[in-house]
Amino acid sequence: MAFLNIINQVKENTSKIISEKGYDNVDFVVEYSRSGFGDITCNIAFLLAKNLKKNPQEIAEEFVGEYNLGNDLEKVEAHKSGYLNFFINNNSFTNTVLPESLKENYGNVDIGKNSKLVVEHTSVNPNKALHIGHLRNVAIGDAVSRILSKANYDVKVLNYVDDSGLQVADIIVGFKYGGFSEDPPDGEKFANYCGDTVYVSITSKYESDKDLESRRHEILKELEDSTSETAKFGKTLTRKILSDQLDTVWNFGASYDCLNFESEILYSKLWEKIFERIKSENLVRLEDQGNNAGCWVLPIENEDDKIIVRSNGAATYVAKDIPYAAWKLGVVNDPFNYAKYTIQPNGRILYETTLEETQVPKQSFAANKVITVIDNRQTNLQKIVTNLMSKFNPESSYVHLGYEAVTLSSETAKILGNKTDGKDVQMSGRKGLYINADEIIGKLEKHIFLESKERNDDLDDASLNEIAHNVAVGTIRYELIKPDLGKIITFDINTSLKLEGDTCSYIQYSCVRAARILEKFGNEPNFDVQFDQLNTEYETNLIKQIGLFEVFVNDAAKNYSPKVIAKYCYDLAVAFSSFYEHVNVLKADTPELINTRLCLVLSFKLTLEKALNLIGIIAPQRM
RNA sequence: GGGCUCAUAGCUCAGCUUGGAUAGAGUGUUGGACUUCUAAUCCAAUGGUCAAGGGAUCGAAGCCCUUUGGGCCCA
Repeated sequence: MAFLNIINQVKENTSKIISEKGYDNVDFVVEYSRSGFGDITCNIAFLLAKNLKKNPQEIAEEFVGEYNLGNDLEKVEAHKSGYLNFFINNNSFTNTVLPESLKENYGNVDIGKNSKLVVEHTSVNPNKALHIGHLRNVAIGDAVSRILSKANYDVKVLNYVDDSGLQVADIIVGFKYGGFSEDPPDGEKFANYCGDTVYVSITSKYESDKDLESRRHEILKELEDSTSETAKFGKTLTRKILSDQLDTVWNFGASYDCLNFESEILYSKLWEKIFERIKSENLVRLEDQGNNAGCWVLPIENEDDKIIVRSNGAATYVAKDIPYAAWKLGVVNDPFNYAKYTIQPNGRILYETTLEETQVPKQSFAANKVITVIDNRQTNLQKIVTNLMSKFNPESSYVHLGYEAVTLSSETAKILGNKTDGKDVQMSGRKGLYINADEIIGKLEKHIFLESKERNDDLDDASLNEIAHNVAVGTIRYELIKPDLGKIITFDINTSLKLEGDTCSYIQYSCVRAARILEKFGNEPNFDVQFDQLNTEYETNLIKQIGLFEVFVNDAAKNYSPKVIAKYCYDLAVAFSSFYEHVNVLKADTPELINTRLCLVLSFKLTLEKALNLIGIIAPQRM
């Protein structure tokens, strides 16, 4: 802890001055400054100005007079604008930060106090392969779970598999009545075949073939009975597709703790139990008149009642989400046993829920803090679920982390064979209009492989493949995480191949440069020295960026905002690139200076690697 | 029709949660830097009615209201 400590110290000292002076207790902010205004800034003078009837600068001057700097700060000044600006003591900061940054836990903050937290992400219908839009979900969910772990939450990651919904029914219809072979053409993944061929084809036939449409609803009904042939067939299909989807996700560097199957939630009768409870706690009302007569409705403040169960006894679409939400929050008895699905490529065990007896001890994947990553089209439904969960357990926090869609640029749609009149277009599984996840990763890998080969003719193909993979996955992750969650991402196949400017490869490249300096030197730098010699502006800027890591981890964790880390990685890389161009490390004037600069290079590299890791990106040692 | 959401440089976006300083990046365009620790780089110039209008405030890109345009959800 370095920067946050100093910020907190400034907060305390400022509060102390406020109470000593007998001023009003106001909610002032102390934060790091934008460049050119010291290192830490405080807005206290503005807030007191009105009541004290003085201008802010005068008040700031007063605080300057009273403030006791201590060891960490060099000076404090009252800016003419009214801000109170603090300047860090560079030497003491450097001598603290550089050794700290070597530690494995550098950048850790303790927000979670080791409490349990559940993140659900991915949750793609098991009837198709993943596309670029699904990857946005994975990238966000995976990054958020990594960030919250770093903020000392005990994070469990779930992936919900809706294996008994309409989309699964569709491919069953395709296989049973559409005449499709159960084997994909040679070389095609089963998930791709089901999504691209079976699903697209069958959904286009419903309009003209009403008989087929009624089969679809029969099959949906049959899926609810675990003993039916349809359910067994469905299970075989969805397991195969899920396996393909997981390959894609693992290749993308994400992993989970547990898979939850919708079918098992159905078979477990969890909904019936929850519904009884909802009724007994008077959270729903049986409507006896009006349009909703005979329906069970959930009243929501300032909004229309939401129908939960129709007059014919059928649960609505929203209702399907309720038992799972309640299970995640741990407000119902867990009806499940657990089995090991597999050990994932990164060594993490993946469990699955089951209703059968198993040898695996009972697991717990519930927490009273739950984050569900689902796109914004589901916002209204999620509001209902959230509302109900807050009534079940007012102490809990059930958060829908929503994000906007990934659309395709008109150029890209054109490449895929769709004319759009120059407009961006929503991807559509049913029309087969989307960018397949494996394909875009592969395309980038090929491109990067060649770029890297050109620059490193001594590397073998295996090394180049590894570089290409890490840069390709990083590039996609970075582009999906960098924009605000509320912004639509327009995916363009040509611009996605760009590797210059504010891109992942720029950041990774800075790491490679650092790695190569260290490699050329050959020995570990000695940290048991004073770092006072690191005093060019390039060095102090870089050290400050390294020291800010925990500030941004804190920010990202509190706001569930992975883009904060993406921005930090970029800013850190910029500080290093500038240092690299202007300050020579291996040819510095004295061996002592070479050593201290090497320490800085290593400190940078380790910090950037940790930061990148929070958004699931690996920096290669060469590229 | 109801609800949600987005609009900042030619283009793509930060900044808005918590109002305050000189509105920042990338890209594009123009110019400069490789006998060098990898130029996937760096340095500089260029580029802004912060969608429009109004309101509260000493002070608004940010807060409130209205309008326009795009997107999503519901009907």
